Amino acid sequence: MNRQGKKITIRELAEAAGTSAATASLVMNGSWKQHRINPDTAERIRVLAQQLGYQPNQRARALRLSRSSLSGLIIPHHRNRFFAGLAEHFEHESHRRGLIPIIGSTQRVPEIEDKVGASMIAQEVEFLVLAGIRNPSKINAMSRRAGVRCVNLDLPGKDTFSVVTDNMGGALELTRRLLAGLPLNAPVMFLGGRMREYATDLRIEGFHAALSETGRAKTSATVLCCGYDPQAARDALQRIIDAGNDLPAALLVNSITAFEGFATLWRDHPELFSGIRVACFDWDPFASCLPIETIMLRQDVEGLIGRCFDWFDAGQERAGELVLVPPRVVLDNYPPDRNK
Amino acid sequence: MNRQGKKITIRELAEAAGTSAATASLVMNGSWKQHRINPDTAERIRVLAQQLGYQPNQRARALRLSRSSLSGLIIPHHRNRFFAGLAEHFEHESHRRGLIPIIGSTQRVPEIEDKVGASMIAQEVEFLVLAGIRNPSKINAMSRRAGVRCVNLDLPGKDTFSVVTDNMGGALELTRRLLAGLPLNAPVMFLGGRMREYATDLRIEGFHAALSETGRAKTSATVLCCGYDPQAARDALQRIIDAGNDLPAALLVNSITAFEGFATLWRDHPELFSGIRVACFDWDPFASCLPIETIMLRQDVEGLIGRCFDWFDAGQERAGELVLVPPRVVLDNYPPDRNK
DNA sequence: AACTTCTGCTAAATCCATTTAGCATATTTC
DNA sequence: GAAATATGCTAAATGGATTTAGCAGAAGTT
Repeated sequence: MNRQGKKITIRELAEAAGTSAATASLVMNGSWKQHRINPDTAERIRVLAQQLGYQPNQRARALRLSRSSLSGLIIPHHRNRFFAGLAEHFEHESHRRGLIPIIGSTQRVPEIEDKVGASMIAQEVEFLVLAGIRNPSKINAMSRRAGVRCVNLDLPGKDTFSVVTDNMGGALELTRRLLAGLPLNAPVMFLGGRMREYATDLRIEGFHAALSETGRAKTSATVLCCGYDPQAARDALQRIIDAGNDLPAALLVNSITAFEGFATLWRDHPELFSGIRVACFDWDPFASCLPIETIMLRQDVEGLIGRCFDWFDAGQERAGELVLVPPRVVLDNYPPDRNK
Repeated sequence: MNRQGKKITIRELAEAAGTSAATASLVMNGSWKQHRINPDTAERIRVLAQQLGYQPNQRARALRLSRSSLSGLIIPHHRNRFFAGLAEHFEHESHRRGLIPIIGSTQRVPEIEDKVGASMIAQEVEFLVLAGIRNPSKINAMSRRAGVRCVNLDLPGKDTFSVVTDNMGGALELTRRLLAGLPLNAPVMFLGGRMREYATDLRIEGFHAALSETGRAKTSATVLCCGYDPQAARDALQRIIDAGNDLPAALLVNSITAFEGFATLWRDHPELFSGIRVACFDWDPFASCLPIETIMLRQDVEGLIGRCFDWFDAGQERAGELVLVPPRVVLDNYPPDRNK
C-alpha cells in the first residue's frame, strides 16, 4: 500500500497506472466518457485507486473548485432537546447534499457568536444556519460579504431569509389549553425568556391573546422574563415564595431550560405547587414524565431544518422574508380523560 | 472594500501595499522579524489587511501547510446529556487549540460510523475522537493509514489509546447504594445495554461484585440487556408484567436512554412500580426530578474530553492503553435524610 | 578603492486536484 | 493517396498561501 501515514496523490496513482494525472482525475470524477478515455484505462485506474486506497486531497480539491463542501450550524448549546434535534437533522440534511456539517455552540454570548460565525465564514462554509442568535445582523453581513449563503433559524433578522416556529400561534394554543376550565380570578403567570426578544415577545402576545379571549385583562397575569438559565427561573419563583406570596394557579414556562429550574424547585418543595397547572413552550422526554400535568409544545425540528435547506436548494435571496413552522402540542403526562 | 462576494487574496493585499505576496505572507504570519522586513512596511500591510478585510484562504493555507485546522468527534447522537456534554467540551478544547471542531453522529449504525469516520479522515482532521463506537478498530486503522491521531472514548479498542469511564467501579458503587438495606431475597435486576460490549460487561461485573459483597448469588439477579433504545427497555419491562410477574424491588438501569423507557412506563402505570428502588448509570436533570428515588451516576464529561486532549497534546502513541475516569454519584431526588 | 556585512525585499517552487486546449496516431472517406 | 474525422491521451495553467534561497543596494571596514 502507501507509505505509513502518507496519503497517496493523484500523480502517484497516475504513475502506477502508467497515465497522466489528468487522465486519472477525469476517471476519478466520472467525466472520462466525455473525454474519450478508453474504458480499459478507466477501469485500470479505478481498480488501482481502490487497491492503493487513493483518497483525493479535499483541500486541494476545494481550492481548485472554490467549494469547501462544508456547511455550518451555530446553536446556543447542545444540552437541550430542541437544539440537539436541530443538530441531528442539520447533519442529516447536510450529508444528503454531500456537505460536511460543522456545528458550533456559543452559550448565547454575543462575542462567542461573532467569533464562531467568523470562523465558519473563514472556513468558507457553503451554507450557514444561525439558530437562536439574538442579533444575527452582524454575522448576516459578514456572510454576505464573503458570499456565504446564510439563514436565520428560531430568531429572525431582516438581513436574510428566516425560518421560525409559529411562536404566537403556539403560545395562543398552549395558553388556551392552560386556561381551559380555570376560574377567571385564578392567578396566571408567564415565566422565562427575554423581553424585546423576538420569540419571547410573540409568545407573550399569544399568551395575552388567550387571556383576552377568555375575558381576562392582560394586567391580570404576571410576566416574568428572567432569561433562559434554569437557576434564574428557580430563583424567580423562590423570590415569590420568600415574599410570602402564593405561586400562580397556571404557569406558562417559556423554554425547557427555564422549565428545568421550575422542575428542580418542584422536586425540592412539591408542597408549594399543589394544584398548579403548567405549560411549557418546549418538550423533553423526561420532563414529560414528571407527575405534573404539563402541556408541552414540541417544535418541529425537522420542519425547521427542512425549510432552511429548501431555501438553500432554491437559491433565491428572499432577504427579510419569514417562514413560520407550526409546533405541535404534546400531552404525554396528561391523564387520558383530559387528553381530548 | 472588496468586490461583492469575492474574497481578497494575499496578492491583491500585497499589490495594494506595493509589496510582493511573500512579504505580505511573512507579515501576516508574524515571522517578518526573522526575515528583516522593515517595521514600517509590516505596519502598512497590517493596516491595509484590516481595511480590506483580508482573510487568508484557509484551504490554500491548509494545502500548503498540510494542516487542516480541523478536529473531529464522532458520537452516537446528540439527544442525550452525556454525548451533548462531550460535544460541548470537545468544542471548547478544540477552540482553545485553534482547531475547528466537526461533530458527527451515527445513530450507532456501523455503516454510518464507517462513513462518517471516512469523511472526517478525508477532511484530514488533525485529531479524531471516537465516542461510543462499539468496534472502533476499522476507523482506528483508517486513521493510522492516513496519519490522523485518533483516540477512543467511552468504548475502548486495542488499536489506539482509549479513555473510558470507570464502569466497574461506578457500577459497584451504584449497586452498593441500591442494595443498602434491601432484604436479601428481594429481586434485583440489571436493565439495558448490550452483552459483550465493553461498557455493559464491566458494569455487569461491578453489579455482580456488589451482589457478592452483600452475600447474594450472581444468579439471584436478572440481567436484561435489551440495547439502548427507550422503547426496547419499556417493552422488556412490559413483557415481565404481561407474563404475570412482579417487577424487581431494585433496578439498575444501564443508560439514560433505557431509563427513558422505564420512565415513560412508570408515568403511564405508576402502580406497577410501588416501592421500587432505581439506579441509573447516567444522569439527566429532568430524570433527577422524577419522584422516584433514583441514584444517578454522572460521568465526568469534562474529565473524559480532557484526557483525550492530554493525549493529543503529549504526542505519545500508547496504543492499547486505557485511562479510567471515575464518575460521580448524584442523589438529586433522594430524600435529604437518606442523602448521607 | 575594494572588500565585507547588513538591510530589505522578492522570485520561484511547492502543496494537489481540476480542466481546457490541443497533439499525435489511427481510421475512414472520396 | 490526400484530406477529413475519430480516438486516446497529456501538457500546462489554475486556485492561494507559504517558504527558501538569494538578489540588489546601502553601509561599514581596512
